[in-house]
Amino acid sequence: MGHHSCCNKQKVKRGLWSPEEDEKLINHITTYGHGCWSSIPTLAGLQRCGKRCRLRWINYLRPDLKRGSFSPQEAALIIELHSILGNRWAQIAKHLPGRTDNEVKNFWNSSIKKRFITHDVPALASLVSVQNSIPPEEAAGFVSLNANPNQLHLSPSASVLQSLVHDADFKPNPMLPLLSNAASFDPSWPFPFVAPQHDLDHHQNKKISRPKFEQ
DNA sequence: AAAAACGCCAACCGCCTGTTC
DNA sequence: GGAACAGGCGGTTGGCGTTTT
Repeated sequence: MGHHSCCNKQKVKRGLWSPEEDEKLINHITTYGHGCWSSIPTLAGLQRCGKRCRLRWINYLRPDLKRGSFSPQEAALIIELHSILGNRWAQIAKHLPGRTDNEVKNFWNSSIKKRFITHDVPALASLVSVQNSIPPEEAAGFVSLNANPNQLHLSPSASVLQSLVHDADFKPNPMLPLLSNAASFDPSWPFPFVAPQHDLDHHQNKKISRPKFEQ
């Protein structure tokens, strides 16, 4: 489908938002709510497409955003959730009040991913120990190389698994073989962890945005 | 001091899903 | 049923500040 119609109609401004544009958007949404995003540019007097207005509000202007750097607890939670959910940033962000999917994604790509790539077990174990109030040496047991020597994985803790069980939208990521480790971590874990082969094959061909699961 | 390399993060792109007609 | 549209999401890019050489 490509570009949205709203992005093509009138000439839309691109690039960084000016303080004046931010003010217009904040004033409009705090007064009237966002309603239909595609109508916001006209109503608020902005030369941006509705989609960009939505993104600007969600990622930057929303009053409940936390901002600032991630705490060790938040970092550990992100690592654990990522071990279960994979790159589902919006799902991960739901468990981090005041954080956006974009923030979580940027944090992962800039700070955490390289620790996995360099197999920095001590740094990762330290985050896990903070999150779960367990000694670092115990936490190190949950950070391990799996069958693929090029990948470092983290077994999710029971507390994180429990919180996901109660999340109505939760679907385990079938692309992550480490989920099989979760069964030994938490024997009560109810979901199947091994993905059907056709899902894995499909994933290797190219990206699939939201894999479908059966429970 | 200047240039190059690096890192962060806001913003954009393109695809998917859900809804409406 | 299917076309058109809007919202939502993940991957990627580019600008800019910081650090290193």
